[in-house]
Amino acid sequence: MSPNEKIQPPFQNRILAALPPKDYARLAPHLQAFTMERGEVIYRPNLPIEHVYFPIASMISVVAVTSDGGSVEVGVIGREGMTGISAILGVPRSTDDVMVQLPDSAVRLEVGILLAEFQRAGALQQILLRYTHALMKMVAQTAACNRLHHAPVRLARWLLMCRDRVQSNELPLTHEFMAMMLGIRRAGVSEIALTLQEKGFIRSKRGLITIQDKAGLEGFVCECYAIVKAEFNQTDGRA
Amino acid sequence: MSPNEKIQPPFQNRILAALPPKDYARLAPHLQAFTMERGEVIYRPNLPIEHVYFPIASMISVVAVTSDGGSVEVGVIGREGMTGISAILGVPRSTDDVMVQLPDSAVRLEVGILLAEFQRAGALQQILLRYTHALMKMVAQTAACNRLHHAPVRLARWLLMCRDRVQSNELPLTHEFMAMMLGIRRAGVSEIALTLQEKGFIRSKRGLITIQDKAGLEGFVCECYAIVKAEFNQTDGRA
DNA sequence: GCTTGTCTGTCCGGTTCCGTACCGTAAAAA
DNA sequence: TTTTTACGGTACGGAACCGGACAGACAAGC
Repeated sequence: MSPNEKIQPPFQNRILAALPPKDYARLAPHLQAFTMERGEVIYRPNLPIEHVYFPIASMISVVAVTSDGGSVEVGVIGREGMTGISAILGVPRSTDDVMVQLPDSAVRLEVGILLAEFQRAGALQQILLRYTHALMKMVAQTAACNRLHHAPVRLARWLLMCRDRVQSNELPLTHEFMAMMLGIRRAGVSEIALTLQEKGFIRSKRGLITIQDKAGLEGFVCECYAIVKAEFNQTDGRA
Repeated sequence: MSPNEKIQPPFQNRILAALPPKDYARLAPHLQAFTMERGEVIYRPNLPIEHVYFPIASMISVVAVTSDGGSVEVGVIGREGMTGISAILGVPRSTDDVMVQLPDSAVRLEVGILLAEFQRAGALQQILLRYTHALMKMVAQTAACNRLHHAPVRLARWLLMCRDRVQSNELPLTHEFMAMMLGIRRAGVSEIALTLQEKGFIRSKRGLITIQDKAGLEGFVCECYAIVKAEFNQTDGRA
């Protein structure tokens, strides 16, 4: 990860884009553009959060890891959100592993600056609290989906969520990585990917999933996809 | 549900108990004691939240229901917390079903009063934001647990969480209800309950689970139990 | 008492998914 | 180029859990 030059608005990150000009102006001098690398670890459990990240065309995963080696993704952060939300909740440390899933650009900000602006009780506070609500709903829906819905449907949903965040049909992902996110076997992902390919929804190459029929996938996934998406759109003021 | 006389501090609800006297004094005139009934519905999805509830010795479940009839609990609220947290996040409507699981006393408060106090940016704000963080961690851990851990362990964890909240070893619960919370079959709960009984951890009567060996259960459950409990204790300032 | 409804124990075939392993191939490194 | 590594397809026995059903046991109401 390396800092680049300053980035200019309009940001493609929705939280930053939703800020009124004056509020944005206070943050602007402190925003740093970053290019993230695939698999890069943003936070680790119990370690302090020093910066928050506003993804632009990247996707970041919050992953729960168990002591026996299991892992599942419990939340996703893309251009609609911000990492490290617990900082504004008064807990400047991460509770989970947070890592870059699909690399691309992001903007980062020191926690102290964020908190100062948050405590002005202005637009940023309102936006971040609403975002917290949507994130909570996403995690809750994931909890339900993990229990009630089968793996093929969950994989399809996950691919659509990736697509929404990086705004591309080309997703550089290995089966191994998807297996970790969904909490299933690598071999399971391979089998499911084939069936989705037979339906014409995706193409699966080595290290690259290409979405070929978004509408087909949308018809295949469970309700969880639309529920979470609607919640984020409302948070966004785009309901 | 029927309003009772006013309740006097010290409250056994930890959020109310943590308030400084002056902050509490502003809320006190508006607090109403309630006795809740088993199975009573507190909120429904998309309906406005008019009151928030501070359980005292009751336990309230946040339940996700799918269109095909499935259901799972995604969060639990007891004396450590408050229902309707989304109100302070700027969304005064529920996203899920919220219902009384183990009945007993609680205190309720109109949302408007809560919000006014929250926006003073004093102790209540800080306490509720930290509580939000712990709740988020609980939901996230549930998402992981639902995917990675087997039913017997999850049931054991759930019983311990009940115990912590109502502070009693006697839990008036039917297998049917537990099945809904865990997202498994009723028959599955019956089978698991028997094995836990054979181990001497619990006794299962008709509509009543009695915890007989708390330590045994604690040794049986997955790490998720301790992780979530630790997070709430820290929120509580009891770390 | 008897009846009725609720709750629990038990069973069975079937499905999903796991754990593990092996091999071929594509990509990267030497 | 050759070698090495990473990735993906495939297979197989087994475990966990489901859907559905049935009957016995208990509790409440008549």
